[in-house]
Amino acid sequence: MEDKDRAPPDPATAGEFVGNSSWSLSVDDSDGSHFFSGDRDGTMFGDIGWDLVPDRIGASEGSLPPVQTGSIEQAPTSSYRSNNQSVSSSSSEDPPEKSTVSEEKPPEIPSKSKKKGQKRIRQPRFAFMTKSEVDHLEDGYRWRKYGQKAVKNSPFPRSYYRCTNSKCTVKKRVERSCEDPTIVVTTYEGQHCHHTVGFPRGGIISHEASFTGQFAPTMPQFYYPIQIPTESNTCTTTVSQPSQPHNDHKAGRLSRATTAVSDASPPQHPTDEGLLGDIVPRGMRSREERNI
DNA sequence: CGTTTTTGACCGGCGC
DNA sequence: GCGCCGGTCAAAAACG
Repeated sequence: MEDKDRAPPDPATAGEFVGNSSWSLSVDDSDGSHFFSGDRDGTMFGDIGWDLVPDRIGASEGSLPPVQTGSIEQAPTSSYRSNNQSVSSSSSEDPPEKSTVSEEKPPEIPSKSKKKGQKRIRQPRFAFMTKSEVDHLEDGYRWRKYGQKAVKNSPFPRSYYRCTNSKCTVKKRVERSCEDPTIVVTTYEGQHCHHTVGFPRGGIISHEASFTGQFAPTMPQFYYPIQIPTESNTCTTTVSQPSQPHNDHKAGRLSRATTAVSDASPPQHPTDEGLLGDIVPRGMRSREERNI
């Protein structure tokens, strides 16, 4: 089953990033995720939902800024406030056998009751806004849907997916913007501890695949400035309609645009790192690379 | 037949 | 304390 995660991405479902210059800040407190933007070509702007992950990924490397720059608020998800909870930061270095949720639950716990007393540690999250007709964008990994809930203030349900790799705890939420139904908001949580398959389009695979594949369904080719909707909070999506032809979603990814809201501190200087540099926090990247 | 999706129920956190 | 809500579980159904 492990290898199923390597199923080739389906071009038909992969979306395109939406990126561009001049982004405005948008905060989504509805779930602790934060979207923020950068300000330059291809710069990633992103969301960050470092919901109190104590020893956040890459913390050791000291490159993962706690996103609390400027007006960007820190994830308020108090529910996961784990004071000193030693979280084996689900980094890919120590494949977290469900580490995040530290399943070392008391034996008496039947089924539905998750380990009581143990607070869940949420992992860093990255959100992407994708202009797509399909909800579930292909990103190179295989996901299993484990739930769907109606979202308050939104006519569209939110779907919950989990990486099918048994050792991978990455999850993702997919929902449509209530403002613009054509926009799909995908939020990734955690990091894959395995690789994904490369993209035929060429590019992004290699040592950084696991990361890019995780946060970038498909590398952007077209960027569109948009503001992240805050769903239950503000739902104020503003999409600069791309001048791209809206092709059949089955036919090509070009019909989709994705706005990546990645985590990491405010975009520094993408420079030579290209898109990846925009999306992937330096710290995480180095980690990934080292890890591979 | 194995895997994925669907869906109602359950659980825990938060606000009032 | 209670109700709301987001997130997850798990049995059953659907699918390939």
